[in-house]
Amino acid sequence: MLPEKTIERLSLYRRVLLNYNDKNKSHIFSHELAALLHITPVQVRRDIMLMGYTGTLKKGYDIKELIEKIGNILDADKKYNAIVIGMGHLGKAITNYFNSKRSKIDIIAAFENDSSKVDTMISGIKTYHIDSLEMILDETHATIAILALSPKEAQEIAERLVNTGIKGILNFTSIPLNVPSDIFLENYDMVTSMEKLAYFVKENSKVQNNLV
Amino acid sequence: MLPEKTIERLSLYRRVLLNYNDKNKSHIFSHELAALLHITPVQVRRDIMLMGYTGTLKKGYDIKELIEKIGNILDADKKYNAIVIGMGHLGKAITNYFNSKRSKIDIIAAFENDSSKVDTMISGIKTYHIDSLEMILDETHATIAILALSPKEAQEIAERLVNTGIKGILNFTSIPLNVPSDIFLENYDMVTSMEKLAYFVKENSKVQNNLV
DNA sequence: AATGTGTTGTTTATTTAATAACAATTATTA
DNA sequence: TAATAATTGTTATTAAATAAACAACACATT
Repeated sequence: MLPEKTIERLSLYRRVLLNYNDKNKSHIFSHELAALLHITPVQVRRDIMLMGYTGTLKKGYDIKELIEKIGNILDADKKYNAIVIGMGHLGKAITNYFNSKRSKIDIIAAFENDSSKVDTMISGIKTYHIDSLEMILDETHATIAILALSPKEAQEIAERLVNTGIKGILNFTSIPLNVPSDIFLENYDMVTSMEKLAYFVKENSKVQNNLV
Repeated sequence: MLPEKTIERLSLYRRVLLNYNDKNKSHIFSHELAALLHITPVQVRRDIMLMGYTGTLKKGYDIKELIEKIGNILDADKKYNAIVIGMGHLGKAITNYFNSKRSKIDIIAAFENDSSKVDTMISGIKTYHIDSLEMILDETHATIAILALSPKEAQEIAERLVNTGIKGILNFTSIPLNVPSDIFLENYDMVTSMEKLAYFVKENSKVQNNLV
């Protein structure tokens, strides 16, 4: 099992390499890839070493092979089915985003409280009433849930998801969730990001004005 | 300047405390606050120590004082003006989200490429054409920009923002941005979060099936 | 009054992540 | 051929974050 930070960077390496449209180049050096991500070449080499791939001294890393190797690490053998709970703007953004690109993760259903949104379609995904959650999960064997609903309901829904066999939760609500330790929980908290940003902008400007 | 991870948790402590509706309790113990966030009491005490606040042995921490103290650390004296670039579902979600709650960070304008969206209003925020970016920034002195547009345009817009004096960027696009080191950049990458989640779900299930 | 319980604040240790250092290798040039 | 330059892979070091350990204290109970 690779370190969490390395996994994050592998995801980025692959994305950047897929967008790397210099058709003349079949290979890339660690310092070139590093420059694209604004990190150090050493970190690139170390990550690549950790995943067991190796480049050549004069040409660097074979881009196609590297992408494939990252896929071997990150991707599951079969596709993962994911669901989205909450079809406000955020839920819609997420659904559009993921289903617009081929990926090993498919969003296969969305859920809503608000009856007026039930049975609408977004990017080919149908929205069901939240009451049907357990039924649809039984049918579809989804393993990942994305929470984009109001914080008030989040904990209750999280418990229902766990009871129905969800293995990972991507939590977009701004409150901490209580789930068993074998469920992988990734928090994605806009408010914290924003407050952190504001803090460091503030501190940074203090430093520049010699106030500290 | 406090550690980044501590700042993130301070933001969470405050949010959780503001939602802590047990009116009978004016104080909270480190283990209680820790339980709400699913972290260790030591970490709570250490964070609180780092910000220079101190509780009492028998009652723990005064909730009101603690919230206020966190505010002293995190919040700026004056409000920060923020702008959103890109008014797709994601931009709308962000705008709604932040302007629905009182906060020290106000979103004051939104920008779009798509002329059909220009001059529409969301949560009291007007959408301008991206061509007016520099003009509006000059008028409003915004310090924070939130990028919720397509990756293709992100780098170019980032450079324009930096040239016009933006101090912090919250980047929701899934590509790395190139900005000077005195600009605080916070990346908020859904794709990485999702791929990381999928990876650990996969690895976790291997462990549970004794495949590793 | 002595003992026990539960808490804080702080120091120390451990773990994780990032950075630096450098030998080994390949091609190029003098 | 010998020296130079550029790169990888890996080990060693430093830094950051988390967790553990524990003295000091306040109150309750015996």
